[in-house]
Amino acid sequence: MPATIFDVAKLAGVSISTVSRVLNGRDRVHPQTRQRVQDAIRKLDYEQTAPARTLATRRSEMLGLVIPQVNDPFFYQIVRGVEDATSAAGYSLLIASQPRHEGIPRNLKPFRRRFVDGLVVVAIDVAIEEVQELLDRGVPLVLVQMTMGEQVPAFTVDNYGGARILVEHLLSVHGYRRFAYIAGSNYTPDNAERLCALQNTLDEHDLALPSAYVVEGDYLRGSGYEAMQHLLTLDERPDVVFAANDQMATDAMLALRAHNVSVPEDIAVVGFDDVHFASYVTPPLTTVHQPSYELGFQAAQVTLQAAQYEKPVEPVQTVLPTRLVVRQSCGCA
Amino acid sequence: MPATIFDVAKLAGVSISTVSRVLNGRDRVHPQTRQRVQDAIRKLDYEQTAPARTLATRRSEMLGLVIPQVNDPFFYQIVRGVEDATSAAGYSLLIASQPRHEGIPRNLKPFRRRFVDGLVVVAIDVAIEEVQELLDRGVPLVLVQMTMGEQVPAFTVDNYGGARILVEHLLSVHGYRRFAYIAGSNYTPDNAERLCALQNTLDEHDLALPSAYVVEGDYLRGSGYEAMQHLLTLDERPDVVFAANDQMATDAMLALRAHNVSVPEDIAVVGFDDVHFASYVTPPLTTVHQPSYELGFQAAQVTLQAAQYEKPVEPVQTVLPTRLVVRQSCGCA
DNA sequence: TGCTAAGATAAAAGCGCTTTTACAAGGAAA
DNA sequence: TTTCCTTGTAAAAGCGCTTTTATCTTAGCA
Repeated sequence: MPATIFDVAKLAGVSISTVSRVLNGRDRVHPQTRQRVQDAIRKLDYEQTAPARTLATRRSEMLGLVIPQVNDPFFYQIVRGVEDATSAAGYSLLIASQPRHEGIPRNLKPFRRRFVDGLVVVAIDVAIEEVQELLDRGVPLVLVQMTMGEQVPAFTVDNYGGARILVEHLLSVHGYRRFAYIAGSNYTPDNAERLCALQNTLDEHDLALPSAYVVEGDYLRGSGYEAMQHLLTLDERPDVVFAANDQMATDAMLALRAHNVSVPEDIAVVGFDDVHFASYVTPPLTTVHQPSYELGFQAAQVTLQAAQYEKPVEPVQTVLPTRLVVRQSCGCA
Repeated sequence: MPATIFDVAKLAGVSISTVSRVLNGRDRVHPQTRQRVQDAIRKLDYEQTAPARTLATRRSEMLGLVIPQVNDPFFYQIVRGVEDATSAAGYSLLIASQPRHEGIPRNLKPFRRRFVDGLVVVAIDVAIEEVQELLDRGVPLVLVQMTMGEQVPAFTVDNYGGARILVEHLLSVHGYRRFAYIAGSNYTPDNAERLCALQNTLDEHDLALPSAYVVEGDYLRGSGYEAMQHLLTLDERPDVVFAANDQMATDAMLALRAHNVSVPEDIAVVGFDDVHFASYVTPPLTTVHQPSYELGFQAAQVTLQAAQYEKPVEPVQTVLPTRLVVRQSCGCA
């Protein structure tokens, strides 16, 4: 049986409220009394019971994290960032993902029931009403890799700008004219922004993006291969293939090798994300770096800061910069 | 203000103990009474407050996870497995990693204070006394990727067998004679087992493993490159390099390419882990597959089952099989 | 010497739930 | 009709803590 605050109080010869005051440093306690209490705590190896404390204070020292159960190194980096910020602040991280039901938004009740002090919501389908309710109740909440209007604080990445610089590079340095795009899942805004950047940039250069050159993928392993195979059946092959993420780009490269098409000589390939293995494939993949770790780290940090000062999070829309990473799959030496 | 059990009781015209009985389904309740209570619950959108329940029952419906804060795809797979098993069981996952201090074992107090119903400890430095104390207290606890004697349940992977089959393949199919080994961190048993398998198998074939051919690495990005560079300075170059994990193996391949040494013609390279990108490098990496997702999934499942039936975990040492994955970096077509 | 204010601590209420104990009502057996 | 179970429900204690309110000292001052 672990010691309780009563045991400490008895051993120190004080009341439990004094022990509590010593523990929380809220009120003044006579130095000698404080010492006696601290000795007793040490002697009994006493530790506060978290749920009792939470029940009384409504604070749990836990940060909630909602994240899709996707096998994606990108998400893993976000989780790492969140985790590092959380443990640095002395908080614990709570992940309560319910199994996903098609079309039904996830609910955040498990987090409310547990009184998380803040919540980081990553790229996931949640009801805006519920998010709003939490914010109204003063629970710090930050979105990552998604937005819900100006009122909800969000951290995203400059997909548009990154894709644009990438395409500009392909146009101005390499002079490619026939672009193909392997799309990610349709439902994500990231994909839409990247595609939009591609289209606008081509427009500005009076180049078209025929719809036959936009092939559907799903971001996951395998879909890039199929998409590439489809592109190879077209009468006129593209000069360059822009895949919405690195996974699909590398799968596309696999498909090209299988068909003895060389990269980048015959067809160049570029991706997006700059995942860990992008520099290990042959040729090394030209891509756009997303600061995924920082995304998680900063989002968690902001949330925790708000939690610690007991204020709501400022509804700021933060867009982290992306960065072009030129390797060789685009045609550069 | 969310509704409490009192509000429900008042609305249904019963006492709170009846509401509790309906909620927990423990005792018999008259069907009509039950219905009234359930209606009230629905009408008030009532939900139990987790810490109050935990305080009264000593159960939190949370599974604790201790895992090194390392950027390693292998650990990511374990986390995924743990997460899937946890959410499938309706539990939440709690990660409470204190910042690591050199040489000081992590303590598990944050998990105890929060009354986690079970604990999965992955490849990390914890004090055996603390583990033992939790087990004695009846908290289900399972080790992953580490062991602490027969009394502590553990899930590991057959490092020895996997490495052995790999080496046998290199000997019998390819006839390599000069083996080099790029070691992982010295402190991990995985590394020791893999090295041991290499040595024993070579012994059996009357081949030596000169200590100059065993180079120190640290499992992480970069160290394989340096190790390989060092091996290339030796008078007699090895036929084949066995790296203790895929990360170092692929880095070694990078080093070889930088020195215009071709893989596998001049020097073959093999790894261990079968991480996601092993099949994407050129040539695709021959390696040993570790069931890392299953490792996490099964460990969590066993822990949660014990938690749900309120029994301690059987102290079983489970060794999951590894599997040779032959690709082309070993010299196979 | 008596009064007041400040400082230190104790007492008690409350956080929301579970669970044991007690009790009332109704039906079956004697 | 009385007695004894059974069934269903209420009352109350307890889980371990925080925090408000009350109380008691003691020092400072007139």
